[in-house]
Amino acid sequence: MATGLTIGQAAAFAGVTIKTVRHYHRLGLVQEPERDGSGYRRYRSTDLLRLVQARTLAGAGVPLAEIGDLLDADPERFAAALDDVHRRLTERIEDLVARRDTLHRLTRGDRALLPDRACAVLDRLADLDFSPDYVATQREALVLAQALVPEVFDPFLTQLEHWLDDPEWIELTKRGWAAMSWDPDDPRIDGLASALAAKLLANRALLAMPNGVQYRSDTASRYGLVNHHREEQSPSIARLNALVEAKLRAAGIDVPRQ
Amino acid sequence: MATGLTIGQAAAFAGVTIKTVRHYHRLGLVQEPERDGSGYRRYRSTDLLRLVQARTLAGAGVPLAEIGDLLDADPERFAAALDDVHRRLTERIEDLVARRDTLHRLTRGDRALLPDRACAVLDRLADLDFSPDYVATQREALVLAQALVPEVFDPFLTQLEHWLDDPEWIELTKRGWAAMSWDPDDPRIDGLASALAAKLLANRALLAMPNGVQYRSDTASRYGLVNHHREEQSPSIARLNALVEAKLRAAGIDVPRQ
DNA sequence: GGTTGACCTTGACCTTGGGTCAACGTGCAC
DNA sequence: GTGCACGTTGACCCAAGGTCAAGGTCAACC
Repeated sequence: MATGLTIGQAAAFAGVTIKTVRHYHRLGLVQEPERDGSGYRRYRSTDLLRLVQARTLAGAGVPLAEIGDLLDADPERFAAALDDVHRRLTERIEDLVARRDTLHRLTRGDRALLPDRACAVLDRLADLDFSPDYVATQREALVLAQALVPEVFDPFLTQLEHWLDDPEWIELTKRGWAAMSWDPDDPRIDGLASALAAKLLANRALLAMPNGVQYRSDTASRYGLVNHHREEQSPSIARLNALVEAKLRAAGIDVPRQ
Repeated sequence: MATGLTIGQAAAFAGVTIKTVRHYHRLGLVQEPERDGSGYRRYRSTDLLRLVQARTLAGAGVPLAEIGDLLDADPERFAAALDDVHRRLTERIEDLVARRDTLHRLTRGDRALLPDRACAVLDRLADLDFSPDYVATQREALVLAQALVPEVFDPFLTQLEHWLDDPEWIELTKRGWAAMSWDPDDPRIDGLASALAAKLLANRALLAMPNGVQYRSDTASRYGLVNHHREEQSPSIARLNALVEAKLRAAGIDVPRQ
Protein backbone atom coordinates (compact mmCIF):
# COMPACT_ATOMS: atom_id res chain seq x y z
CA MET A 1 0.00 0.00 0.00
CA ALA A 2 1.19 3.49 -0.82
CA THR A 3 1.05 4.83 2.72
CA GLY A 4 4.10 7.06 2.64
CA LEU A 5 7.67 7.13 3.90
CA THR A 6 8.91 5.78 7.20
CA ILE A 7 10.54 8.10 9.65
CA GLY A 8 14.04 7.10 8.59
CA GLN A 9 13.31 7.85 4.96
CA ALA A 10 11.66 11.14 5.81
CA ALA A 11 14.57 12.13 8.03
CA ALA A 12 17.09 11.25 5.32
CA PHE A 13 15.11 13.24 2.81
CA ALA A 14 15.04 16.29 5.06
CA GLY A 15 18.66 15.86 6.04
CA VAL A 16 18.06 15.41 9.77
CA THR A 17 18.21 12.49 12.18
CA ILE A 18 15.26 10.37 13.23
CA LYS A 19 15.65 11.71 16.74
CA THR A 20 15.35 15.25 15.45
CA VAL A 21 12.11 14.44 13.66
CA ARG A 22 10.58 13.01 16.80
CA HIS A 23 11.88 15.98 18.75
CA TYR A 24 10.04 18.29 16.36
CA HIS A 25 6.90 16.25 16.81
CA ARG A 26 7.14 16.50 20.57
CA LEU A 27 7.55 20.28 20.37
CA GLY A 28 4.53 20.48 18.11
CA LEU A 29 6.67 22.02 15.43
CA VAL A 30 5.76 19.41 12.86
CA GLN A 31 2.47 17.61 13.17
CA GLU A 32 2.70 13.85 13.63
CA PRO A 33 1.65 11.98 10.48
CA GLU A 34 -0.77 9.09 10.61
CA ARG A 35 0.46 5.69 11.73
CA ASP A 36 0.17 2.52 9.70
CA GLY A 37 -1.15 -0.77 11.05
CA SER A 38 2.03 -1.51 12.97
CA GLY A 39 2.25 1.90 14.58
CA TYR A 40 4.92 3.31 12.26
CA ARG A 41 4.64 6.96 11.34
CA ARG A 42 3.99 7.35 7.61
CA TYR A 43 5.08 10.60 6.01
CA ARG A 44 3.33 12.14 3.00
CA SER A 45 4.79 14.89 0.93
CA THR A 46 3.07 17.63 2.91
CA ASP A 47 4.83 16.26 5.99
CA LEU A 48 8.12 16.27 4.14
CA LEU A 49 7.56 19.85 3.10
CA ARG A 50 6.88 20.92 6.66
CA LEU A 51 9.93 19.02 7.85
CA VAL A 52 12.22 20.66 5.32
CA GLN A 53 10.81 24.08 6.15
CA ALA A 54 11.36 23.51 9.85
CA ARG A 55 14.87 22.23 9.36
CA THR A 56 15.78 25.16 7.15
CA LEU A 57 14.55 27.66 9.72
CA ALA A 58 16.20 25.76 12.56
CA GLY A 59 19.43 25.59 10.61
CA ALA A 60 19.26 29.32 10.15
CA GLY A 61 19.21 29.71 13.91
CA VAL A 62 15.52 30.31 14.56
CA PRO A 63 14.64 28.91 18.01
CA LEU A 64 12.52 25.80 17.65
CA ALA A 65 9.83 27.30 19.85
CA GLU A 66 9.18 30.02 17.25
CA ILE A 67 9.21 27.88 14.15
CA GLY A 68 5.77 26.39 14.59
CA ASP A 69 4.09 29.77 14.87
CA LEU A 70 6.16 31.09 12.02
CA LEU A 71 5.16 28.37 9.60
CA ASP A 72 1.52 28.76 10.53
CA ALA A 73 1.60 32.53 10.15
CA ASP A 74 0.02 34.41 7.28
CA PRO A 75 2.33 35.03 4.34
CA GLU A 76 3.21 38.64 5.08
CA ARG A 77 4.13 37.99 8.69
CA PHE A 78 6.08 34.97 7.49
CA ALA A 79 7.92 37.05 4.92
CA ALA A 80 8.75 39.67 7.55
CA ALA A 81 10.03 36.96 9.85
CA LEU A 82 12.15 35.55 7.05
CA ASP A 83 13.68 38.96 6.53
CA ASP A 84 14.45 39.11 10.21
CA VAL A 85 16.05 35.69 10.16
CA HIS A 86 18.08 36.72 7.16
CA ARG A 87 19.32 39.80 8.98
CA ARG A 88 20.25 37.87 12.10
CA LEU A 89 22.03 35.31 9.99
CA THR A 90 24.03 38.03 8.27
CA GLU A 91 25.02 39.46 11.65
CA ARG A 92 26.10 36.05 12.85
CA ILE A 93 28.16 35.53 9.73
CA GLU A 94 29.90 38.85 10.15
CA ASP A 95 30.57 38.08 13.77
CA LEU A 96 32.14 34.78 12.86
CA VAL A 97 34.26 36.42 10.19
CA ALA A 98 35.49 38.94 12.75
CA ARG A 99 36.28 36.19 15.24
CA ARG A 100 38.13 34.29 12.57
CA ASP A 101 40.17 37.35 11.75
CA THR A 102 41.15 37.95 15.36
CA LEU A 103 42.17 34.35 15.88
CA HIS A 104 45.70 34.84 14.65
CA ARG A 105 46.36 37.44 17.30
CA LEU A 106 46.23 34.68 19.87
CA THR A 107 49.66 33.44 18.91
CA ARG A 108 51.13 36.44 20.70
CA GLY A 109 49.32 37.16 23.90
CA ASP A 110 50.16 40.82 24.25
CA ARG A 111 48.70 41.58 20.85
CA ALA A 112 45.46 39.94 21.87
CA LEU A 113 45.11 42.16 24.91
CA LEU A 114 46.33 45.52 23.72
CA PRO A 115 45.69 47.79 20.76
CA ASP A 116 48.34 48.13 18.10
CA ARG A 117 49.47 51.50 19.38
CA ALA A 118 50.33 50.08 22.78
CA CYS A 119 52.10 47.13 21.20
CA ALA A 120 54.23 49.57 19.23
CA VAL A 121 55.25 51.36 22.42
CA LEU A 122 56.26 48.06 24.02
CA ASP A 123 58.24 47.11 20.94
CA ARG A 124 60.10 50.41 21.12
CA LEU A 125 60.89 49.81 24.79
CA ALA A 126 62.45 46.50 23.87
CA ASP A 127 64.40 48.12 21.04
CA LEU A 128 65.74 50.72 23.49
CA ASP A 129 67.28 47.93 25.55
CA PHE A 130 64.95 48.10 28.50
CA SER A 131 65.11 44.81 30.34
CA PRO A 132 62.53 42.21 29.34
CA ASP A 133 61.36 42.32 32.93
CA TYR A 134 60.66 46.02 32.70
CA VAL A 135 58.84 45.61 29.40
CA ALA A 136 56.72 42.86 30.91
CA THR A 137 55.84 45.07 33.85
CA GLN A 138 54.88 47.92 31.54
CA ARG A 139 52.75 45.50 29.58
CA GLU A 140 50.94 44.48 32.75
CA ALA A 141 50.45 48.12 33.65
CA LEU A 142 49.00 48.89 30.23
CA VAL A 143 46.61 45.97 30.42
CA LEU A 144 45.48 47.07 33.86
CA ALA A 145 45.14 50.68 32.72
CA GLN A 146 42.99 49.67 29.79
CA ALA A 147 40.74 47.63 32.04
CA LEU A 148 40.55 50.02 34.97
CA VAL A 149 40.88 53.54 33.57
CA PRO A 150 40.07 53.32 29.88
CA GLU A 151 39.31 57.05 29.78
CA VAL A 152 42.97 57.93 30.37
CA PHE A 153 44.46 55.08 28.41
CA ASP A 154 45.10 57.08 25.25
CA PRO A 155 46.59 60.11 27.06
CA PHE A 156 48.73 57.67 29.02
CA LEU A 157 50.07 56.22 25.78
CA THR A 158 50.72 59.71 24.46
CA GLN A 159 52.83 60.41 27.54
CA LEU A 160 54.81 57.24 27.05
CA GLU A 161 55.41 58.00 23.39
CA HIS A 162 56.64 61.46 24.35
CA TRP A 163 59.08 60.16 26.97
CA LEU A 164 60.49 57.63 24.58
CA ASP A 165 61.87 60.50 22.51
CA ASP A 166 63.77 61.86 25.51
CA PRO A 167 67.13 60.11 26.08
CA GLU A 168 67.45 61.63 29.53
CA TRP A 169 64.11 60.17 30.59
CA ILE A 170 65.19 56.82 29.25
CA GLU A 171 68.34 56.95 31.31
CA LEU A 172 66.48 57.99 34.46
CA THR A 173 63.89 55.29 34.04
CA LYS A 174 66.49 52.61 33.59
CA ARG A 175 68.19 53.75 36.81
CA GLY A 176 64.83 53.75 38.53
CA TRP A 177 64.24 50.16 37.47
CA ALA A 178 67.68 49.22 38.68
CA ALA A 179 66.73 50.68 42.05
CA MET A 180 64.47 47.68 42.50
CA SER A 181 67.42 45.71 43.83
CA TRP A 182 68.70 48.50 46.07
CA ASP A 183 68.19 48.71 49.76
CA PRO A 184 65.06 50.81 50.51
CA ASP A 185 67.25 53.18 52.52
CA ASP A 186 69.84 53.61 49.81
CA PRO A 187 70.73 57.34 49.73
CA ARG A 188 70.77 57.32 45.89
CA ILE A 189 66.99 56.93 45.88
CA ASP A 190 66.38 60.46 47.06
CA GLY A 191 68.56 61.95 44.28
CA LEU A 192 66.84 59.81 41.70
CA ALA A 193 63.43 60.92 42.95
CA SER A 194 64.45 64.56 42.66
CA ALA A 195 65.66 64.09 39.10
CA LEU A 196 62.47 62.26 38.10
CA ALA A 197 60.24 64.87 39.70
CA ALA A 198 62.12 67.66 37.97
CA LYS A 199 61.75 65.90 34.65
CA LEU A 200 58.01 65.49 35.23
CA LEU A 201 57.57 69.08 36.34
CA ALA A 202 59.37 70.32 33.23
CA ASN A 203 56.64 68.63 31.22
CA ARG A 204 53.74 69.32 33.57
CA ALA A 205 51.35 69.97 30.68
CA LEU A 206 51.49 66.26 30.01
CA LEU A 207 50.44 65.44 33.55
CA ALA A 208 47.13 67.27 33.49
CA MET A 209 44.01 65.20 33.00
CA PRO A 210 43.04 65.63 29.39
CA ASN A 211 40.03 67.77 28.61
CA GLY A 212 36.75 65.99 28.46
CA VAL A 213 37.73 63.17 30.79
CA GLN A 214 35.13 62.66 33.49
CA TYR A 215 36.81 62.31 36.82
CA ARG A 216 34.86 59.44 38.29
CA SER A 217 34.90 59.21 42.04
CA ASP A 218 36.87 56.01 41.97
CA THR A 219 39.21 56.98 39.15
CA ALA A 220 41.88 58.07 41.59
CA SER A 221 42.03 54.76 43.37
CA ARG A 222 42.00 52.86 40.13
CA TYR A 223 44.75 55.06 38.79
CA GLY A 224 46.74 54.45 41.94
CA LEU A 225 46.23 50.73 41.51
CA VAL A 226 47.83 50.99 38.11
CA ASN A 227 50.68 53.21 39.25
CA HIS A 228 51.52 51.16 42.31
CA HIS A 229 51.15 47.89 40.51
CA ARG A 230 53.97 45.52 41.44
CA GLU A 231 55.24 47.94 44.06
CA GLU A 232 54.77 45.33 46.75
CA GLN A 233 57.53 43.31 45.19
CA SER A 234 60.13 46.00 45.80
CA PRO A 235 60.16 48.30 48.82
CA SER A 236 62.78 50.50 47.22
CA ILE A 237 60.57 51.15 44.21
CA ALA A 238 57.70 51.91 46.56
CA ARG A 239 59.85 54.45 48.39
CA LEU A 240 61.03 55.99 45.12
CA ASN A 241 57.45 56.44 43.96
CA ALA A 242 56.38 57.89 47.26
CA LEU A 243 59.19 60.44 47.16
CA VAL A 244 58.43 61.49 43.60
CA GLU A 245 54.75 61.92 44.43
CA ALA A 246 55.54 63.99 47.50
CA LYS A 247 57.73 66.29 45.44
CA LEU A 248 55.03 66.68 42.79
CA ARG A 249 52.44 67.54 45.45
CA ALA A 250 54.83 70.05 46.96
CA ALA A 251 54.96 71.70 43.53
CA GLY A 252 51.20 71.99 43.47
CA ILE A 253 50.38 69.00 41.27
CA ASP A 254 47.24 67.07 42.20
CA VAL A 255 48.48 63.50 42.47
CA PRO A 256 45.80 60.98 43.43
CA ARG A 257 46.54 59.21 46.69
CA GLN A 258 46.35 55.47 47.52
CA MET B 1 46.55 47.37 47.82
CA ALA B 2 47.21 46.57 44.21
CA THR B 3 45.99 42.99 44.32
CA GLY B 4 44.34 42.86 40.92
CA LEU B 5 40.89 43.01 39.38
CA THR B 6 37.75 41.50 40.83
CA ILE B 7 35.88 38.91 38.83
CA GLY B 8 33.37 41.45 37.54
CA GLN B 9 36.11 43.72 36.23
CA ALA B 10 37.96 40.81 34.68
CA ALA B 11 34.80 39.52 33.06
CA ALA B 12 33.96 42.95 31.66
CA PHE B 13 37.46 43.30 30.31
CA ALA B 14 37.30 39.92 28.57
CA GLY B 15 33.77 40.56 27.34
CA VAL B 16 32.13 37.63 29.12
CA THR B 17 29.84 37.27 32.12
CA ILE B 18 30.97 36.53 35.66
CA LYS B 19 29.21 33.20 35.43
CA THR B 20 31.21 32.31 32.36
CA VAL B 21 34.47 33.06 34.11
CA ARG B 22 33.56 30.77 36.99
CA HIS B 23 32.40 28.15 34.50
CA TYR B 24 35.84 28.25 32.88
CA HIS B 25 37.48 27.88 36.27
CA ARG B 26 35.38 24.86 37.08
CA LEU B 27 36.31 23.22 33.78
CA GLY B 28 39.97 23.89 34.49
CA LEU B 29 40.17 25.94 31.35
CA VAL B 30 41.46 29.03 33.13
CA GLN B 31 43.34 28.60 36.37
CA GLU B 32 41.75 30.22 39.41
CA PRO B 33 43.67 33.30 40.51
CA GLU B 34 44.63 33.86 44.13
CA ARG B 35 42.00 35.07 46.55
CA ASP B 36 42.32 38.17 48.68
CA GLY B 37 41.66 38.28 52.40
CA SER B 38 37.91 38.18 51.95
CA GLY B 39 37.92 35.28 49.52
CA TYR B 40 37.47 37.37 46.37
CA ARG B 41 39.30 36.17 43.29
CA ARG B 42 41.90 38.72 42.20
CA TYR B 43 42.90 38.72 38.56
CA ARG B 44 46.34 39.75 37.33
CA SER B 45 47.13 40.50 33.73
CA THR B 46 48.29 36.96 32.99
CA ASP B 47 44.85 35.78 34.09
CA LEU B 48 43.22 38.35 31.85
CA LEU B 49 45.34 37.17 28.96
CA ARG B 50 44.33 33.59 29.51
CA LEU B 51 40.70 34.60 29.82
CA VAL B 52 40.74 36.54 26.56
CA GLN B 53 42.47 33.68 24.79
CA ALA B 54 39.91 31.21 26.09
CA ARG B 55 36.98 33.42 25.14
CA THR B 56 38.34 33.96 21.65
CA LEU B 57 38.74 30.24 21.06
CA ALA B 58 35.34 29.49 22.57
CA GLY B 59 33.77 32.18 20.45
CA ALA B 60 35.31 30.58 17.41
CA GLY B 61 33.46 27.39 18.27
CA VAL B 62 36.22 25.34 19.88
CA PRO B 63 34.67 23.03 22.48
CA LEU B 64 35.55 24.21 25.97
CA ALA B 65 36.95 20.80 26.81
CA GLU B 66 39.71 21.27 24.22
CA ILE B 67 40.67 24.84 24.97
CA GLY B 68 42.69 24.11 28.11
CA ASP B 69 44.92 21.60 26.35
CA LEU B 70 45.22 23.89 23.37
CA LEU B 71 46.43 26.88 25.34
CA ASP B 72 48.93 24.72 27.20
CA ALA B 73 50.25 23.14 24.03
CA ASP B 74 53.61 23.96 22.50
CA PRO B 75 53.52 26.71 19.90
CA GLU B 76 53.58 24.56 16.81
CA ARG B 77 50.74 22.33 17.94
CA PHE B 78 48.88 25.46 18.96
CA ALA B 79 49.44 27.02 15.55
CA ALA B 80 48.24 23.85 13.84
CA ALA B 81 45.16 23.83 16.03
CA LEU B 82 44.51 27.46 15.21
CA ASP B 83 44.67 26.62 11.52
CA ASP B 84 42.19 23.86 12.12
CA VAL B 85 39.85 26.18 13.99
CA HIS B 86 40.15 28.70 11.20
CA ARG B 87 39.22 26.06 8.66
CA ARG B 88 36.19 24.90 10.65
CA LEU B 89 35.10 28.47 11.10
CA THR B 90 35.33 29.07 7.38
CA GLU B 91 33.25 25.99 6.72
CA ARG B 92 30.66 27.11 9.21
CA ILE B 93 30.50 30.54 7.63
CA GLU B 94 30.03 29.07 4.18
CA ASP B 95 27.34 26.80 5.51
CA LEU B 96 25.50 29.72 7.05
CA VAL B 97 25.77 31.69 3.84
CA ALA B 98 24.28 28.78 1.94
CA ARG B 99 21.44 28.46 4.45
CA ARG B 100 20.80 32.15 4.22
CA ASP B 101 20.62 31.92 0.46
CA THR B 102 18.14 29.05 0.52
CA LEU B 103 15.90 30.77 3.03
CA HIS B 104 13.86 32.63 0.47
CA ARG B 105 12.80 29.37 -1.15
CA LEU B 106 10.67 28.68 1.88
CA THR B 107 8.04 31.13 0.75
CA ARG B 108 6.99 28.63 -1.87
CA GLY B 109 7.02 25.13 -0.55
CA ASP B 110 7.40 23.27 -3.80
CA ARG B 111 10.58 25.15 -4.58
CA ALA B 112 12.03 24.18 -1.24
CA LEU B 113 11.49 20.49 -1.91
CA LEU B 114 12.29 20.09 -5.58
CA PRO B 115 15.13 21.09 -7.88
CA ASP B 116 14.59 23.90 -10.35
CA ARG B 117 14.19 21.51 -13.24
CA ALA B 118 11.22 19.80 -11.59
CA CYS B 119 9.67 23.15 -10.69
CA ALA B 120 9.90 24.16 -14.34
CA VAL B 121 8.02 21.04 -15.37
CA LEU B 122 5.28 21.76 -12.84
CA ASP B 123 5.05 25.34 -14.03
CA ARG B 124 4.62 24.10 -17.60
CA LEU B 125 1.85 21.75 -16.47
CA ALA B 126 0.01 24.70 -14.96
CA ASP B 127 0.54 26.76 -18.10
CA LEU B 128 -0.91 23.92 -20.18
CA ASP B 129 -4.14 24.18 -18.21
CA PHE B 130 -3.84 21.01 -16.22
CA SER B 131 -6.06 21.30 -13.18
CA PRO B 132 -4.37 22.58 -10.00
CA ASP B 133 -5.34 19.28 -8.42
CA TYR B 134 -3.45 17.36 -11.05
CA VAL B 135 -0.40 19.58 -10.70
CA ALA B 136 -0.47 19.09 -6.94
CA THR B 137 -0.61 15.34 -7.37
CA GLN B 138 2.30 15.40 -9.76
CA ARG B 139 4.21 17.50 -7.29
CA GLU B 140 3.61 14.91 -4.59
CA ALA B 141 4.72 12.18 -6.96
CA LEU B 142 7.91 14.04 -7.77
CA VAL B 143 8.72 14.59 -4.12
CA LEU B 144 8.15 10.92 -3.38
CA ALA B 145 10.21 9.90 -6.40
CA GLN B 146 13.09 12.05 -5.30
CA ALA B 147 12.99 10.56 -1.82
CA LEU B 148 12.39 6.94 -2.75
CA VAL B 149 14.02 6.35 -6.12
CA PRO B 150 16.56 9.16 -6.56
CA GLU B 151 18.43 7.11 -9.15
CA VAL B 152 15.57 7.35 -11.63
CA PHE B 153 14.49 10.86 -10.76
CA ASP B 154 16.33 12.55 -13.60
CA PRO B 155 15.25 10.06 -16.26
CA PHE B 156 11.72 10.43 -14.93
CA LEU B 157 11.91 14.19 -15.43
CA THR B 158 13.28 13.66 -18.91
CA GLN B 159 10.23 11.52 -19.74
CA LEU B 160 7.89 14.18 -18.45
CA GLU B 161 9.62 16.90 -20.43
CA HIS B 162 9.31 14.77 -23.54
CA TRP B 163 5.59 14.14 -23.06
CA LEU B 164 4.91 17.80 -22.52
CA ASP B 165 5.89 18.43 -26.15
CA ASP B 166 3.27 15.94 -27.37
CA PRO B 167 -0.24 17.50 -27.63
CA GLU B 168 -1.82 14.09 -27.99
CA TRP B 169 -0.28 12.89 -24.72
CA ILE B 170 -1.53 16.04 -23.02
CA GLU B 171 -5.03 15.34 -24.26
CA LEU B 172 -4.92 11.71 -23.15
CA THR B 173 -3.58 12.60 -19.75
CA LYS B 174 -6.26 15.17 -19.14
CA ARG B 175 -8.90 12.61 -20.05
CA GLY B 176 -7.21 10.14 -17.73
CA TRP B 177 -7.36 12.63 -14.87
CA ALA B 178 -11.02 13.28 -15.64
CA ALA B 179 -11.59 9.56 -15.28
CA MET B 180 -11.09 9.99 -11.57
CA SER B 181 -14.73 10.93 -11.23
CA TRP B 182 -16.00 8.17 -13.46
CA ASP B 183 -17.51 4.95 -12.28
CA PRO B 184 -14.80 2.27 -12.03
CA ASP B 185 -16.78 0.15 -14.51
CA ASP B 186 -17.19 2.93 -17.04
CA PRO B 187 -16.60 1.39 -20.51
CA ARG B 188 -14.58 4.43 -21.61
CA ILE B 189 -11.77 3.41 -19.24
CA ASP B 190 -10.76 0.47 -21.39
CA GLY B 191 -10.45 2.60 -24.52
CA LEU B 192 -8.45 5.19 -22.67
CA ALA B 193 -6.10 2.51 -21.35
CA SER B 194 -5.53 1.20 -24.87
CA ALA B 195 -4.72 4.66 -26.19
CA LEU B 196 -2.31 5.36 -23.30
CA ALA B 197 -0.58 2.00 -23.69
CA ALA B 198 -0.19 2.55 -27.43
CA LYS B 199 1.30 5.97 -26.79
CA LEU B 200 3.77 4.53 -24.27
CA LEU B 201 4.72 1.65 -26.57
CA ALA B 202 5.38 4.06 -29.42
CA ASN B 203 8.03 5.63 -27.21
CA ARG B 204 9.28 2.48 -25.51
CA ALA B 205 12.88 3.65 -25.60
CA LEU B 206 11.91 6.13 -22.90
CA LEU B 207 10.57 3.40 -20.67
CA ALA B 208 13.81 1.43 -20.36
CA MET B 209 15.81 1.87 -17.19
CA PRO B 210 18.63 4.21 -18.03
CA ASN B 211 22.13 2.76 -18.31
CA GLY B 212 24.14 2.75 -15.16
CA VAL B 213 21.18 2.68 -12.81
CA GLN B 214 21.58 -0.06 -10.22
CA TYR B 215 18.39 -2.00 -9.88
CA ARG B 216 18.17 -2.31 -6.13
CA SER B 217 16.11 -5.21 -4.92
CA ASP B 218 13.48 -2.91 -3.50
CA THR B 219 13.46 -0.39 -6.31
CA ALA B 220 10.45 -2.03 -7.90
CA SER B 221 8.28 -1.69 -4.84
CA ARG B 222 9.39 1.88 -4.24
CA TYR B 223 8.72 2.67 -7.87
CA GLY B 224 5.29 1.14 -7.52
CA LEU B 225 4.68 3.22 -4.44
CA VAL B 226 5.35 6.32 -6.48
CA ASN B 227 3.25 5.20 -9.43
CA HIS B 228 0.29 4.12 -7.39
CA HIS B 229 0.44 7.09 -5.11
CA ARG B 230 -3.03 8.49 -4.48
CA GLU B 231 -4.63 5.61 -6.31
CA GLU B 232 -6.56 4.65 -3.22
CA GLN B 233 -8.56 7.83 -3.59
CA SER B 234 -10.01 6.81 -6.93
CA PRO B 235 -10.92 3.24 -7.88
CA SER B 236 -11.35 4.25 -11.51
CA ILE B 237 -7.80 5.60 -11.70
CA ALA B 238 -6.59 2.39 -10.07
CA ARG B 239 -8.39 0.35 -12.71
CA LEU B 240 -7.04 2.53 -15.49
CA ASN B 241 -3.48 2.06 -14.26
CA ALA B 242 -3.94 -1.67 -13.90
CA LEU B 243 -5.24 -1.97 -17.45
CA VAL B 244 -2.38 0.07 -18.89
CA GLU B 245 0.17 -2.00 -17.02
CA ALA B 246 -1.39 -5.24 -18.20
CA LYS B 247 -1.22 -4.08 -21.79
CA LEU B 248 2.41 -3.07 -21.41
CA ARG B 249 3.28 -6.46 -19.93
CA ALA B 250 1.50 -8.15 -22.75
CA ALA B 251 3.75 -6.24 -25.12
CA GLY B 252 6.82 -7.56 -23.35
CA ILE B 253 7.63 -4.55 -21.17
CA ASP B 254 8.94 -5.31 -17.69
CA VAL B 255 6.62 -3.32 -15.46
CA PRO B 256 7.35 -3.65 -11.73
CA ARG B 257 4.42 -5.08 -9.78
CA GLN B 258 2.85 -3.96 -6.47
C1' DG C 1 9.52 -21.53 8.83
C1' DG C 2 13.52 -19.94 11.68
C1' DT C 3 17.02 -16.65 12.02
C1' DT C 4 19.46 -12.53 11.00
C1' DG C 5 19.85 -7.73 10.66
C1' DA C 6 17.97 -3.36 9.68
C1' DC C 7 14.51 -0.44 11.12
C1' DC C 8 10.74 1.15 14.19
C1' DT C 9 8.59 2.25 19.05
C1' DT C 10 8.80 4.63 23.78
C1' DG C 11 11.17 6.33 27.71
C1' DA C 12 14.85 7.91 30.61
C1' DC C 13 19.00 10.01 31.21
C1' DC C 14 23.35 12.69 29.26
C1' DT C 15 25.61 16.74 27.03
C1' DT C 16 27.30 21.82 26.18
C1' DG C 17 27.61 26.35 27.44
C1' DG C 18 26.06 28.67 30.14
C1' DG C 19 21.52 31.51 32.82
C1' DT C 20 18.80 32.02 37.00
C1' DC C 21 17.72 31.88 41.78
C1' DA C 22 18.67 31.52 46.65
C1' DA C 23 20.99 32.48 50.76
C1' DC C 24 24.61 34.64 52.48
C1' DG C 25 29.25 37.51 53.20
C1' DT C 26 31.99 42.16 51.85
C1' DG C 27 33.22 46.88 50.84
C1' DC C 28 32.18 51.44 50.29
C1' DA C 29 29.49 55.84 50.58
C1' DC C 30 26.49 58.65 52.90
C1' DG D 1 24.74 51.97 60.64
C1' DT D 2 22.28 51.39 56.77
C1' DG D 3 21.85 50.85 51.95
C1' DC D 4 23.40 48.92 47.93
C1' DA D 5 26.35 46.94 44.66
C1' DC D 6 29.16 43.26 44.30
C1' DG D 7 31.19 38.79 45.76
C1' DT D 8 30.69 33.59 47.30
C1' DT D 9 28.74 28.72 46.65
C1' DG D 10 25.22 25.51 45.30
C1' DA D 11 21.32 23.77 42.96
C1' DC D 12 18.42 23.74 39.37
C1' DC D 13 16.85 25.13 34.31
C1' DC D 14 17.42 25.67 29.21
C1' DA D 15 17.87 24.37 24.05
C1' DA D 16 18.63 20.98 20.76
C1' DG D 17 19.20 17.12 20.50
C1' DG D 18 22.42 12.29 21.47
C1' DT D 19 22.66 7.82 23.67
C1' DC D 20 21.08 3.69 25.71
C1' DA D 21 17.68 0.25 26.91
C1' DA D 22 14.13 -2.91 25.97
C1' DG D 23 11.44 -4.31 23.02
C1' DG D 24 8.12 -4.81 18.21
C1' DT D 25 8.32 -5.22 12.72
C1' DC D 26 9.78 -6.27 8.24
C1' DA D 27 12.09 -8.36 4.52
C1' DA D 28 15.39 -11.58 3.02
C1' DC D 29 18.01 -15.71 3.08
C1' DC D 30 18.58 -20.61 4.13
